[in-house]
Amino acid sequence: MFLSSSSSSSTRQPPPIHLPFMLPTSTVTMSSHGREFGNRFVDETGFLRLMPSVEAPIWFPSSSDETNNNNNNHDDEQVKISGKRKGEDGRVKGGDKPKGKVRKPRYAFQTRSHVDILDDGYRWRKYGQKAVKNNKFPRSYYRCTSQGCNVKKQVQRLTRDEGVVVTTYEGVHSHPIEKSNDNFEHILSQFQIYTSI
DNA sequence: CGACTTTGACCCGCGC
DNA sequence: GCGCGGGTCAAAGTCG
Repeated sequence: MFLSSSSSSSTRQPPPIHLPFMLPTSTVTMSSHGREFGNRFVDETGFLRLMPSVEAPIWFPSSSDETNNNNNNHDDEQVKISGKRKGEDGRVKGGDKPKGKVRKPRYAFQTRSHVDILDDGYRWRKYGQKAVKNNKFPRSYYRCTSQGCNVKKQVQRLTRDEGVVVTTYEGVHSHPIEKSNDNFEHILSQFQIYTSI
């Protein structure tokens, strides 16, 4: 395994990047829904920008998905349970593609960094890692450890540019940030203004 | 001992 | 219908 793969923001392994401090020296790009947001780019000076598309294969809800979402609450617990298969002992396992196509929007951050994990102030637990086609680096899957919070994120390094890490967030935290690092939350909250959820 | 990571198995959706 | 790729589960292992 090439990546001594990543970590949650809490323990072990190489120290995570504290995003606000990383920004000045790193190029961070954000995207959502593949839309443009006017001149909301804060780029050339090296900080943050929203971008109309992403380099990594990232899923965003289609317009039809969004339509479907209108009649559903976004508590996907129920969605996950239904349509779930069970193993021999009755345990639920594997996969998480609800039949109703109810999915949360994702927000992708592209970061130039040697470290995979951006410390956004929340605590994450890794629940999976997969090899990705056409990418020599695996993709890691994380879930927010806060009770009742279903936010997930994926972290993947690009093959084409090993210095670039793509972090994809799915969902919105239902709790306050857990570390004294509110810059990133501020960024996110601003970001939501420009995206439909 | 609790929190977390690793990893193979499993399932689903989709394209062919 | 089949195979592939993506996403998740959970047992086992690791660490502080």
